[in-house]
Amino acid sequence: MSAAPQARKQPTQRRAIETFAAIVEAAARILETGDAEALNTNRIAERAGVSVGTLYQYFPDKHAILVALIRREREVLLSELRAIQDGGEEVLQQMVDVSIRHQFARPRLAAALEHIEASFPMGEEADEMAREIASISSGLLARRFGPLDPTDLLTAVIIARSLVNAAGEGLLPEAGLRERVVKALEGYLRAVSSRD
Amino acid sequence: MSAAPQARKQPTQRRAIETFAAIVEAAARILETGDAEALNTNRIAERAGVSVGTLYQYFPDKHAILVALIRREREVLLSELRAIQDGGEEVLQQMVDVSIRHQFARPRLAAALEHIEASFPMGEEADEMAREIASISSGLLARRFGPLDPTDLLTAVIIARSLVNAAGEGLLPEAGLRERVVKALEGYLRAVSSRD
DNA sequence: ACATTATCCGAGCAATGACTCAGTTTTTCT
DNA sequence: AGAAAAACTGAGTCATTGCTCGGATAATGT
Repeated sequence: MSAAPQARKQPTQRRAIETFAAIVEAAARILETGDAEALNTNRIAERAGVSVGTLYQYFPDKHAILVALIRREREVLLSELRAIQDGGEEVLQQMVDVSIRHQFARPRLAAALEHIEASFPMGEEADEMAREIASISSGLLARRFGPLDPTDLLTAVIIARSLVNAAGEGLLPEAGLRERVVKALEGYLRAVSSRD
Repeated sequence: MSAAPQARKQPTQRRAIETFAAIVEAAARILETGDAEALNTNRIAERAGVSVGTLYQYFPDKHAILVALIRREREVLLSELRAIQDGGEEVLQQMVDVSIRHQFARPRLAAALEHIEASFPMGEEADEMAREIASISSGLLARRFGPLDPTDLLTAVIIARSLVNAAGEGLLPEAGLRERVVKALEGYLRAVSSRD
């Protein structure tokens, strides 16, 4: 029955808001190093240009910093996905484009967060965002391929993610990635859907 | 120019060989716990029923234990894949079956190693095994779908792995997994290959 | 100007964990 | 049996790291 780690102070003055953001960004920068071992609170504070004490004024523990970072990233992705929700024809390609752009904006960071997300519980709010991302993605796919079994939808999302991630980590070439993802999705979903 | 961590003593007596194996298996058991933080050398030694000193007689450092564990797992997968290389008709299904069986033999362990592999360099020998696994898989796919672009082959392998892993982590139901993977691979590879 | 609140500092504590070493026990060899 | 080699022990060392706390500095309100 350990209590969920309480948020600390929320920053009100401009200076404090910048400090908060600097800490989160410092964590991101360290993760981009690739050396996950180097992610400790002392180093985060140093890279953020603040002291450890300050850090702990806004984050109850180390974990909370990661949660904030993941929230920050998911918010970007979510708003981009929402934007194409009421888009026009080629929803599938647009959706793939958004994922690719998101992944390649900061590929090393995206890859690092991928692993972190898998190994920690991220808290109710972040989970809710993940659910919404999955739900929007599924909705877009359904619009293109008609009503589908939820498991098939999920399968498609997993395929898309794995390919984009692999490319982000350098395993697959970025060139032609979009076409490849679209082909894979169409191949699977056509085999599974009734219409078209 | 840090030297690669040297292997220490290789066990020659029966007792020592069992000790070595017990240490590797202890690491595996701890990883299956899901609590990656709990993987420390003191705990590994304790679970293996030996002292820390003994542990360090066979492994130069903690990292080496994980390398040994990953080698152990890859060896199993490799020999199973090699076995079907000269198999009969349904090579694709056989290959998918092997992957699925491997993943579901110890799903939590497989998932944990997945993340570890991604975040550490695993050394020349283990890398070689990974390359061979990929190469055999590609060969099997090529036999079924004809000569293909290497990137397309790799794409197919990634798709298969991601689906099997997702199921291993409980995201996707195990029921019907094989059919799903086969469908995804066929969908993509048919779209990409010329024949059939 | 003065008080009050917000923000920040950073030495240092307590816990943890990777790894060593001096000595003991077990096995092997002759 | 006796000696040498191999295997094992576990308390202890040293470095790292998450986090606290007492006090300093800056912003805000009157």
